[in-house]
Amino acid sequence: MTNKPPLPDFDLSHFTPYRLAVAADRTSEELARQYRARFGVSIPEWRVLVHLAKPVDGAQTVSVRDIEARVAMEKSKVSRAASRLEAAGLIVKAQDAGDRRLVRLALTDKGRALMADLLPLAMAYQQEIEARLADAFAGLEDGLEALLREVSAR
Amino acid sequence: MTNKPPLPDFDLSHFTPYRLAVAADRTSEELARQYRARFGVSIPEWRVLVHLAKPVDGAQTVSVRDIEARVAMEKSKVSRAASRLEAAGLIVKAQDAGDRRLVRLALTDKGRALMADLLPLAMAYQQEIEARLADAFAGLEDGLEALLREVSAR
DNA sequence: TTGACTTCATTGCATATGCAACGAATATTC
DNA sequence: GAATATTCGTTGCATATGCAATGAAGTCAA
Repeated sequence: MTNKPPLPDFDLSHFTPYRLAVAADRTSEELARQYRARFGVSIPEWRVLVHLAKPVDGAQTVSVRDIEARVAMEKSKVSRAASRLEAAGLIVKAQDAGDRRLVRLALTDKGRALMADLLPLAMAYQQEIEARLADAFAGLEDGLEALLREVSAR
Repeated sequence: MTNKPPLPDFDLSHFTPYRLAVAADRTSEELARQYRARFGVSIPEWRVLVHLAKPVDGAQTVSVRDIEARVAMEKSKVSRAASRLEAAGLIVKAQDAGDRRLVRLALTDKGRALMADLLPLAMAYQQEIEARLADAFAGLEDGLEALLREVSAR
């Protein structure tokens, strides 16, 4: 048996991008389990809804472009999520009066009602994470803060 | 204009599952840019390769099942990644002699050569992250450690 | 104003994905 | 040891995704 030259000793389980991916998957999944069955909302849809529930400044509505930028999703993903949400009667799309290229998205009453149920659920999950991590949470926050600042810079 | 009851004030940008997802996306992407074009390897394929490059214990080969468990990917994803890698001549699949349901995966010489290039690249990226985060890195590690322990428990 | 660029959102297309179903092999139970 | 249940890996299928191309609208410069 030929003895191959050894490969560098690399430990995937301590590789930061990998750990982040697993942590993200597991937490998103843990939360999604709570609302998917009950409300029939996917993760991309949830992100759009959350963004609409919290208009920045005084803005009543938001464009696809805004969401793409702030929510870290491709615009086609946003567009499709928005279409599904519209079909479900949770949001409405309207042409912006000033710039007719823009599509302004806004929650319907039904959408608002849904979010009134959904948001507390998410907030409770956040509390749960903080409680479960205890002291380690602050460090995680700082680390994520620094990392996000770094990788979004370019 | 009717004044709707206000929704809870929820800040997506400080929601841990969301931050983790963004951080994971960005870092994976930043790294993938370095090897995808050069080596034609996707992220699922890369994960399988890494796992094969580091046999646990003395094991020379690994089954799809092993990878599914340790690498946090669906078995169909692993299976398909493995098929592509086999087609590319980077790994070989063989029936396990003892339990003929198992498929043992192993790097070919070509696969080993690829990993000899790829692993240093990943290790350098890890160094880079640690350097860029400086003091915040330790906290991130502790936080991820605690979080992964928590969410994989059940 | 006209014509060249840019921006916005959607869509076509090829590929990737998750899930359930399947066939083959093994384990378990009686 | 026969029947049943479970495990392993692959695949069919419906859906989701990324990317490029498109069309519509707006901007800019001369």
